[in-house]
Amino acid sequence: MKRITISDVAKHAGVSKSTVSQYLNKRYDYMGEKTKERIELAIKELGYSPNIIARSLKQKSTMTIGVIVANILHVFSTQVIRAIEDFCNEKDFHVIICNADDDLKKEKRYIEMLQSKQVDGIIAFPTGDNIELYQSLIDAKFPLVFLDRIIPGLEVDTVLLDNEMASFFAVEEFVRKGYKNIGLLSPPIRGKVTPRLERINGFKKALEHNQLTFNADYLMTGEIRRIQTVVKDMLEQDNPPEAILALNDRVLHEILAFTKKYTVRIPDDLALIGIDEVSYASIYSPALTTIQQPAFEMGKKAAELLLNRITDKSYRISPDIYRFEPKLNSRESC
Amino acid sequence: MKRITISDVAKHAGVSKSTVSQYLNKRYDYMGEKTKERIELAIKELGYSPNIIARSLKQKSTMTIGVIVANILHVFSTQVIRAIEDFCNEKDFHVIICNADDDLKKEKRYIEMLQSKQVDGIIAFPTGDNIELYQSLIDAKFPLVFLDRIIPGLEVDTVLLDNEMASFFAVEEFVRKGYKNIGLLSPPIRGKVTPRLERINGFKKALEHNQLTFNADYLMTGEIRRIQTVVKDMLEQDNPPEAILALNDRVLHEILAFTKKYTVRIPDDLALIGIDEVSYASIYSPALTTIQQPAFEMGKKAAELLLNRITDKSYRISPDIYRFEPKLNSRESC
DNA sequence: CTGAAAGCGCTTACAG
DNA sequence: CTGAAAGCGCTTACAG
Repeated sequence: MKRITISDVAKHAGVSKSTVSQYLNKRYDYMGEKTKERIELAIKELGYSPNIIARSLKQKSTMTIGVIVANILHVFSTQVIRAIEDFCNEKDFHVIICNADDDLKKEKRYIEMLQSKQVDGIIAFPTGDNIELYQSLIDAKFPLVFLDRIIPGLEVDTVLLDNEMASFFAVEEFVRKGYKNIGLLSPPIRGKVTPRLERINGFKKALEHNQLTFNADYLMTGEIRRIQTVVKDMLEQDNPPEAILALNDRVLHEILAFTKKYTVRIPDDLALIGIDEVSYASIYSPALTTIQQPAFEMGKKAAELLLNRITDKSYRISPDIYRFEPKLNSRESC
Repeated sequence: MKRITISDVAKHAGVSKSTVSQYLNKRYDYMGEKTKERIELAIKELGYSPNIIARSLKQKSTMTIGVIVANILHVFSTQVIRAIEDFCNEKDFHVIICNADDDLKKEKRYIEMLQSKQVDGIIAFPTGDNIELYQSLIDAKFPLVFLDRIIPGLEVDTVLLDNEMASFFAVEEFVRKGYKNIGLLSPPIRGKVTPRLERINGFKKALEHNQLTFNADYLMTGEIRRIQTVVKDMLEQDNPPEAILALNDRVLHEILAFTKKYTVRIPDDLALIGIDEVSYASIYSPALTTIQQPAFEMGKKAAELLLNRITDKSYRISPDIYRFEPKLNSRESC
């Protein structure tokens, strides 16, 4: 099919392209009633819809943002994206999704591609490895919001969990239930993925705050795919912890795989709390106590901040860090 | 910042815009070595990157596709999207995500917006309510692929599960384990959401095929949020089923919530199979027998079909239905 | 109240 | 081997 353009409409309605354009942009100020009607009719008859690409070229705005997550398969990312999409949809923005897989090359490529595509802004779960690139975006005043991770030294709006508080909530719940020997299991600590560090720091502080001494043997890390053996090591110590905090949903999953295999009873043999809510928390036996991230609120906030920067160029509030409070879902595993 | 354009590069390199454009498009055929180098240098020095929007306007291709799912929060959708994104990324395509929420108005709006944005094609989980709109896309030879649901009468590439086979696999597993009184629990049957119908049909056929008589009391439906009461009704019959097939992951979740609350033992009191793999299947006690959709393969296939239609305009193979085989994950709940 | 003209940043036949 | 010119489909200041 041949696409209908504004010229076709103009011809059909017997007016000029300018007038049609005015109509499309609802600048009716000085437009004659009959002109308006004629254009309206022509649009209907021809089934015209404007080419946004052409408009974008002229207006230098695409009404599109890019969202770069680590991996859309992570539940948290999915929820954040859904919230972003909902917010954007209301404002007639579209969102392009990219999975950077914590790979700096992929992230770089995506950022550059998105810029070439003239997106109006980007929300990213930054890998933390492309500092120079981030800085160049910031220098260019390109609208940018970081999510989940904080990159020290960069002046960017950043939305994240109060990770220390998450650990505090967990430790305090353990203490409330009478546990004193509390362990922590984490994926490997990579320099730039700050939530893990913050949660571990929070864990230590929370112990201290509750007059418990931190025991280095109770803090172990490992790649997800071999973390079951780490659980084993943890529990086969002479004086094993009676409670474990799982640093995220994937660690929790592996611990549960382990406890099932070795029929470790929860919470009698081992009390458990996981950071991140999981879909099966309340149907599991026992129901799992979790620390939930307010993923939707966080996604919404990120979208809001970004669209503010995009639509209000005079938006002079300097970039800030927005910490969200986690929520304790107290159930039966602790 | 002022954006660098092709003119700036041309001026800087002392050549014409055309030549720079040739260079960008790797048409080096007749280009002098020194010209090439000069342009390369100019691009480096100025930090130029082409404006894809301008290119798109001219070339009538945006290297972007739209993906309209029912809801990105559904695990199946997430997996499909991830597969699509991976495939597209390899081919330098981008994907815009839309959540239609099974709402025909939202779906219509998204389709029209995506078209205005000149996406090169659309992959959709069709609501089934916008038949005319779909037909107009097809008539216009607009690249389109449907996923998960089949719309009778439309000539579109459609990728979906062999839903009848999914039910067959479940029934046969039940029979193998000695169960004869088999029930089925489903969300409400809405006309256009075909998987549910097909699974129910498959269920009936599978019973027949195994010389079991279909008992209408063993087939119940209900909205997800009140399906626990339906489970109750089902099990409080005089002669309740000993086994239940959950039509999808959400039904399964509710059944498990019910069995936990009333301490129904699985599989002793009630055997269970769910269609859709769930993240907690193997860590649940008992581990859950599921029928898994090959979500990644399906997403990849959809992307492949769409990009074929987009890039190869002479692609004359007529639209087809691609049915994917489910996979039985035989575990302990049956 | 409406139209002619220029321009957004590219690409692409075509001329030389 | 390279450049001038036209054009993609819009918007917008400006003239009348």
